[in-house]
Amino acid sequence: MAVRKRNAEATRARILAAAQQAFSTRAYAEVGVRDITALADVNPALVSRYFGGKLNLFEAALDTALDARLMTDLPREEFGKQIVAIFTDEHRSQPSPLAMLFGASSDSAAREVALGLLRSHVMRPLAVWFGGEAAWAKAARFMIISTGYFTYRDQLPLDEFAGSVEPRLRSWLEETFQAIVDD
Amino acid sequence: MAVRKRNAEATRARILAAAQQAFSTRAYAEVGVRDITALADVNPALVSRYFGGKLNLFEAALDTALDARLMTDLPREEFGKQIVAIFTDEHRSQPSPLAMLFGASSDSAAREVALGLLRSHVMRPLAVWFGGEAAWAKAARFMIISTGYFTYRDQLPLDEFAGSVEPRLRSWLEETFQAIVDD
DNA sequence: CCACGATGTAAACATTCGTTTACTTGATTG
DNA sequence: CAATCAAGTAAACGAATGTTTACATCGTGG
Repeated sequence: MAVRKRNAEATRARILAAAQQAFSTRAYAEVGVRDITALADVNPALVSRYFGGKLNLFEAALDTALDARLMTDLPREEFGKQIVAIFTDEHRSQPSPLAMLFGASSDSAAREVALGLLRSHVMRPLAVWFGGEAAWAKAARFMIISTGYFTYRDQLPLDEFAGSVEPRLRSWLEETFQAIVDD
Repeated sequence: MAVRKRNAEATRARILAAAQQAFSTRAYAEVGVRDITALADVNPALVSRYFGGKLNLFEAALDTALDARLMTDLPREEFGKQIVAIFTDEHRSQPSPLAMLFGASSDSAAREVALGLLRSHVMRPLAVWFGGEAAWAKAARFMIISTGYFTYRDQLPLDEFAGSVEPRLRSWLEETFQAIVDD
């Protein structure tokens, strides 16, 4: 590790950022503590010291990254177009929170953490924003499509989902997302 | 283990059946060889002997279970209704092949296996059956919705997906699946 | 400037995993 | 009935995991 000025807060932040990057690229179970700390250029023991363990680090990383305003701040009349633009943005710099979420499904402890944050940070705000008596069903529709899309983009990467999205598929995604708002 | 007549073929079949059940309930990485063999009431060493290891067992289990005819044998005019009936069948006895598929996403080796079988056993037959120039985009639409649905039924189980499906969500699923055929 | 606490490190620990090895048991065949 | 080889078992192995421990070192306040 390169010499660096000692700074607990900065080191904690380095670990958190590395965790977000790692967990959004690979599944929770597939990312080792040593992978994260190597990425952060930091000693593995510091994960336990600063976060109390891998699971708590995952929760902190997911909690920090999840923000439903990314979706509920969009104009309703262009919801479909813009959400697809966000999801398919090839130049996105920040890690994908949803990918972190779905990558947690293979570990029972991480799954519990992820489910809690999924409800409180995504589905509830979305349902409120959609409104009406079908609010929850609409939130479920959103989650189903998003999850399916991210699965084949990040978790089970099919070649066809890499790079730019096929036009017909893109149109369908836009229409199907927009229909959630319009229905 | 209970005394049982020695029979290599039967033992192999027991292991395969146990693997299908286990892998369709929990993710690949979460299922241990010892879990499977305990379920099959068989010695752990036999997995390596009969299948050459956990990964090959997974491939055999998935390969045996995946059969696109489950979908392509349905009447086109009722595709949506019937596919949803199959997916939401609470009394289903046999393990869900698609759940096995998605559970593989957290292990890089299993992911490669699953991707290969997904293409050859599901997407290609589906695309052929859908036909037309949008065949692949249609197959992708099918996979996105299916995957999203199964994720919240099996992998990240949301309470709302347990038991019977909420009527509005069910209608949407039926219509969205049917639209793939009709478009 | 020196001591002390915060920060970082290296190593080992306990556990779990898939797999292999050496061995025992049992069914079949001549 | 006995011999032989397939079938099954128990135990241990080596690697990888998250975490803890004991120690080193840096920065700072008195």
